[in-house]
Amino acid sequence: MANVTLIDIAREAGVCKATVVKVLSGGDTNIRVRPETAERIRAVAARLQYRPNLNARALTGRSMHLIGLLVDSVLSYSNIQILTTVERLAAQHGYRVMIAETHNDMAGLHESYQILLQHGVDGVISLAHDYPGEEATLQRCFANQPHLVFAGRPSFDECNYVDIRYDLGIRKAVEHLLARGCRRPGMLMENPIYGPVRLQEAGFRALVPEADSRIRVIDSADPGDDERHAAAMPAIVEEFILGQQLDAVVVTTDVFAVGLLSALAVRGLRVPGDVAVIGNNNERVCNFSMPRLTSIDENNVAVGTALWEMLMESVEGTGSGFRRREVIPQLAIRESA
Amino acid sequence: MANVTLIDIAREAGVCKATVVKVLSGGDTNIRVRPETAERIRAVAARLQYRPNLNARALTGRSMHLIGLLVDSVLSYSNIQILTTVERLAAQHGYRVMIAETHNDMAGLHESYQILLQHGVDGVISLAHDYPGEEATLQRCFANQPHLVFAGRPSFDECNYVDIRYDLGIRKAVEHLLARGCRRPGMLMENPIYGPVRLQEAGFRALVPEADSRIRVIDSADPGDDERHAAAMPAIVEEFILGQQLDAVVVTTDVFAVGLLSALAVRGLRVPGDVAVIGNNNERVCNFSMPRLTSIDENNVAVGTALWEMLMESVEGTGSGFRRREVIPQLAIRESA
DNA sequence: TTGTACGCGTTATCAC
DNA sequence: GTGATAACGCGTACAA
Repeated sequence: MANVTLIDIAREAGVCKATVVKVLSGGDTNIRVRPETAERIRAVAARLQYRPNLNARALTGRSMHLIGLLVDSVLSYSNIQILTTVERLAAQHGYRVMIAETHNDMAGLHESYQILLQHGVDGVISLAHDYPGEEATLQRCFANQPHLVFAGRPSFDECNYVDIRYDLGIRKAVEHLLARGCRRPGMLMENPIYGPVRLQEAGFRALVPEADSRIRVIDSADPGDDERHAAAMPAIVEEFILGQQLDAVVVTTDVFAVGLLSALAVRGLRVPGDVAVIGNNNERVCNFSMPRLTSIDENNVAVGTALWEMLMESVEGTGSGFRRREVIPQLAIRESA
Repeated sequence: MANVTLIDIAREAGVCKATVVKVLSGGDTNIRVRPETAERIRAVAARLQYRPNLNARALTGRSMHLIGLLVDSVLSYSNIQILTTVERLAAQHGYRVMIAETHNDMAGLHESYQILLQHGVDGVISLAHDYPGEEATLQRCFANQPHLVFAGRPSFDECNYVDIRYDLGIRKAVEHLLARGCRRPGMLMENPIYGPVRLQEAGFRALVPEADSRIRVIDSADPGDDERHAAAMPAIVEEFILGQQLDAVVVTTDVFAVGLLSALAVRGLRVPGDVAVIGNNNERVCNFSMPRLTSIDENNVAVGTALWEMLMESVEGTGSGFRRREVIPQLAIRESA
């Protein structure tokens, strides 16, 4: 059961290592091996189920065909979609993905990044660099890393990143509401300590001048708070929607939007007749709510694809300088708005 | 930018490699290095930001602190929860996770497994071995692998696995319905080509003798079919629920259950008064539907934990023989049943 | 055409 | 206490 090595093959086939290499993995140097010898070597390799040791191979400077992925310990719905997209593309190109989870702080993130490098990854994608108040540390640790790509714009420019325009997603939603004749749209959003939420808020404020009274925050620090949030929906309908006389709401999480639909129905308000509702993420449930939920699709497949492509470009080293791309969310229009 | 190696440290500190190793990574051999020398070496290492090359380290037989995870190209909700749980535990124990996606066939799965081994992983967890009709191949490729753990019972015994009792999950749901006085429970389930669904079906049939007329299959081969499935819900209410005079339904996917709730409301049927509904997966949306959805919680955190612990046991080689554990789903009781 | 020798970075075993 | 030296498995010049 001990791993069969190059030498085992060579001994078994009665040749030396170099010949085996030429037949099995070489390729680049002119392959001048007698066909019958080559065939014999291949037969032995197959019989012994030879598998080259990738760590030894990496030691000689060859690519591991491996990329690293920095993720936060709590994977959001969006990040899961990005992760699966990147993983799929990597697999299609013969790459593996090594995940490094980080523990909610900058130090842990940098440590994880370093460990990925120690493993000899070809490049790294970061989905977990949004640590409010640590922008300076982030820049010090991660600026000028050629084989690193960020999902979401970080606070500095010397890097590769995919700019996810959360602000434009909200803008599209609000514009859609206004075009449908809504006069007083509001927004129900999560705690704006994180970059994406702040961008969403900015997108809303850009179109709604009197935004202060039109925004309500659902503080969902703990992911297990859903029960409490669901219980709070009737109060949100009374105080926020009826209180502010809103005729439309953009909700930054689909499940909250579904909860809002339920509370509106209980209160006897019609959607979209009395109040239009737009969710965010375009999760599966949007098709099954009543009415079916219009939702912002953050286009995470496009994000994942852009991340992968940028990483490959930087790994293959075509051209220099840092790269950036932009992904703009789309509106998946259904019945609720 | 070329990686700084052990030799660089040794040269800079004016000692030889062995001394550096004893100070920086050794630990096991009695540390007989003069304190001032040790301090000097540590200082140089810190200044040069030395990071040992893990591939070279692996070559000498030491653990990579790395585990492999075999996943299917389409990650189910359950598998995502298992993945994140395993990843979290691994990170807590200083391990990394390498993901290998497989392309829906046995050959690809085995190839992915082999590549993980080539990378020198300490062990492998498989979430993707459910290929109907390929049981013999599965056994041939994966039986008697000491450092491999399956999530879900495979078709043979010479392996480590966590037995996820999908059947008992359904049983608990049906028992709950019967205890509440339901007389004619039905089941809305996905295509029973996969093991988990077949187990669910078995669990249902064990309690419901006349199951044939009480089961309806939603064929969700394509994940993008939700729109069609949502549109079919009214017909399911008419033909299946009213047609079979059911007073309760267990639905094997929460989003379908939410769609059913919507269709029942449109038809003027009360939940749980006229028809009780139980979903499956205990997704976030269960808290936000109306009524809030009772759902089977497959206890994926327990599954992930069991997988991790079994893998660590087999890696650390305590005792011999194959291990198995059982995880039983729980019922998360809310309003709909 | 095939074989030899060396380097990759680390660890372990001996001498000193 | 410290310094040579030999593995580990593979790739690659270069020599035969």
